[in-house]
Amino acid sequence: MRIKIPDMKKSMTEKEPKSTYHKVNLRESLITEAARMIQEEGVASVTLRGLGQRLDVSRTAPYRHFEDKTDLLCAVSEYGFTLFRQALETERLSPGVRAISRFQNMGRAYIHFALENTSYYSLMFREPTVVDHQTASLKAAGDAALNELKLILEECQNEGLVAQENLDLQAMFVWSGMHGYCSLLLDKYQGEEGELSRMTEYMVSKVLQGVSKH
Amino acid sequence: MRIKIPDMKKSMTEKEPKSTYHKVNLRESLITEAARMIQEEGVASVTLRGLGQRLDVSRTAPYRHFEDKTDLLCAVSEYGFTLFRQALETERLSPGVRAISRFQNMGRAYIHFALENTSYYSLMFREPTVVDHQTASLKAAGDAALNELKLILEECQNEGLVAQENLDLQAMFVWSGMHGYCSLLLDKYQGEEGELSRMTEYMVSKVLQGVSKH
DNA sequence: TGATTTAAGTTGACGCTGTCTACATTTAAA
DNA sequence: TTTAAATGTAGACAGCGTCAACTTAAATCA
Repeated sequence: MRIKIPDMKKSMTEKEPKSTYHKVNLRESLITEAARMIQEEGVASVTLRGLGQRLDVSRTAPYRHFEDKTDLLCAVSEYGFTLFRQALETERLSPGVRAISRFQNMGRAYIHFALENTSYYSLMFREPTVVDHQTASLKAAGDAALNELKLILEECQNEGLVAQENLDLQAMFVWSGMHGYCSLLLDKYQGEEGELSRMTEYMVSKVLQGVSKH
Repeated sequence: MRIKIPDMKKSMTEKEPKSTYHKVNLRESLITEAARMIQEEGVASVTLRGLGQRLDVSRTAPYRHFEDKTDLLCAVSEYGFTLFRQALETERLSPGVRAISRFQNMGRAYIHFALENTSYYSLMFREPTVVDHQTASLKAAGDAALNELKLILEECQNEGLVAQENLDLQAMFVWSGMHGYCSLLLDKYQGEEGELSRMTEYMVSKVLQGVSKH
């Protein structure tokens, strides 16, 4: 019988805690792993049991970090909103471009994000439990994203190409158009690449026409 | 002990079948009762067990009329779409009104329907299982509603107030704006009546501006 | 009509789910 | 070093959708 030297190889190669009972930063791992599951198989595929298995943790472990499953999904949604906001901000801050063009690029970025992160987007804007549970910090993350739109609209107003009216109303109109379009795409659309970009350009131009001076 | 005359009173007052084993038109009852539950407590509150109880029927009875729960919910959604289409059609056919005004009234009717039938609307446009299962007849009901919009847009084009362009693209833009706005309202809005109608009028006018000749 | 097939409703069971409670282990504080 | 707090685990429970097997009523056909 071979002599068993306990855990030697492991403890040599990886530096690891003496015990694996307490995971490091499980809260963060839960969020990112849940996000991964959502991207892979949709939000309905996320179960606490499955999530626990993937992280080598029991099914009730999440309850030490989140009130319940909805609370966890809200955290994932919140993370999605920060990614979303960053994508919009990148366009808003792109140097050497006139505000009106950056505005249009932001519209394209909005649509691009929705199509490239369909499961995130659905979770953020359409998952009933998440949408109407709404943590305070989740609300804040959503507002921060919306604020990117208001900032660029303000710049456009100052450049004189967009009507000088109530920013909130204007932002609501633009946001509605973008969100409605993405929702329709996610639900129904099954077409070719070329038609998609034609539709997208049409949407961007018409939304712009809606807020333009006339 | 009183002599029990079985079911006499009942069978005198109501004309009823000899047995209640087979319900009359259970399929229809399932749809309308499920719709009622959705309006009362939201789609998540609909369970086959609860539905069965309310109709004095076992929990598996629906399986004789629908493939599964999703299939039942699709039928409810389909019914919602026919109500929705009717509401739009009413505006489109209202006599003695110019096309452009009927178009705007249709926009208002769209929003009104969404706000007065929040649970229906969510089921029709936002419930993941329903939206991406999509029976053939459900698709047809949805297309019929969308077609109302195309018909009025065509009239508006002929009246010369709306740009003569691809009807499908134009309808998509209008639909997107309306749907996005309603989604945002259902998710977030908690305001007073006056502000709501101001927002709604703004939306309707801006969407119109988007499709107008310029 | 009577016999038989088909449609419609029922009960029992199964596996899966989220979550509560009580317990175990590790880390931090006193 | 003792104690308290944080974190992870296992068992149990009720509710869910759904499958299979059975029962009853209605429809069809001889």
